[in-house]
Amino acid sequence: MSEKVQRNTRQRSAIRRVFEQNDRPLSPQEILALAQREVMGMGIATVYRNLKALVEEQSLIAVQLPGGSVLYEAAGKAHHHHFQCDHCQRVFELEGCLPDIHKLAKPKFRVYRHELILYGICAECRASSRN
Amino acid sequence: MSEKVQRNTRQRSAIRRVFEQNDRPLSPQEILALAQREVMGMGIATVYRNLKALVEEQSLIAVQLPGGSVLYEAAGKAHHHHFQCDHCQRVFELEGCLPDIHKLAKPKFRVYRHELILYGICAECRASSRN
DNA sequence: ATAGATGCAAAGAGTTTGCATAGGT
DNA sequence: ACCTATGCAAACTCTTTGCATCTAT
Repeated sequence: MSEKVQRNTRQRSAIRRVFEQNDRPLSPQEILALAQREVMGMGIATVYRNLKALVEEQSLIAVQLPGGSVLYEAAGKAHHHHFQCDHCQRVFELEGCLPDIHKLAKPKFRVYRHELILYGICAECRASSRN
Repeated sequence: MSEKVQRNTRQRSAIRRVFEQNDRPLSPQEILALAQREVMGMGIATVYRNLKALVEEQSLIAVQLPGGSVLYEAAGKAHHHHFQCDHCQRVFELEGCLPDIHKLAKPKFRVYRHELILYGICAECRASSRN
């Protein structure tokens, strides 16, 4: 029942800083690459272990995307959804939601939450490649 | 450019029949288990190879769910979304959609498609376990 | 008879875990 | 000094691929 005391290692701090400096959902690989700028030699296992710990302490949220990838983003944001760019693959946050979204299910089904993901081309990719 | 002639093997027929008899998205493992009732000894590699072929010939659609699993369902259905039961993990189809769903993205983003997944407890699980 | 399809096992890709050691406190 | 966190490598899970054999045509 008692929680272990967590230590502030260079690795964990670097990972935290990555999220402060990048306000969009990130993949474990991206996180590793960004954190390695500060702590070279950091291993991928350390990233996974810290992500797990940070999710448990509710500092991060795991964003499960269709297709298998799990991304992580800072916790505590208002309810929102995501947009993934078909061109650069990056994921952006979308503000807001839609009313009645839970009414799509039949009455006998109890709906507790939902995920909505839009796909297309982000502003940056549209500007740079005339898609 | 020319396509290979496809053979009607017992295995492929069994897989097709599984989809005729189960009108919801199925995982490769479920498909294997169901198809093995007809063709015992069928291997998982055969399932994957046939799913790939059936998607290419547009008989099936791959349904990418958050969390990694890829399910397959019969192609040709009207636009729809999915519900996954937190209890039995099964996925059901939801009819209909919502207007304005693409307007959640900023104007500079071009949206081409979207996925919506509701989560909760299905009618059957509610009835059987008082959740 | 021919060439696509199958089953098995090995190979990949992504994630998790065991273990000896480094390093916060 | 203690005990958590790290890095490495092995283990796992899911999917794909190579290959010898089978089988639909």
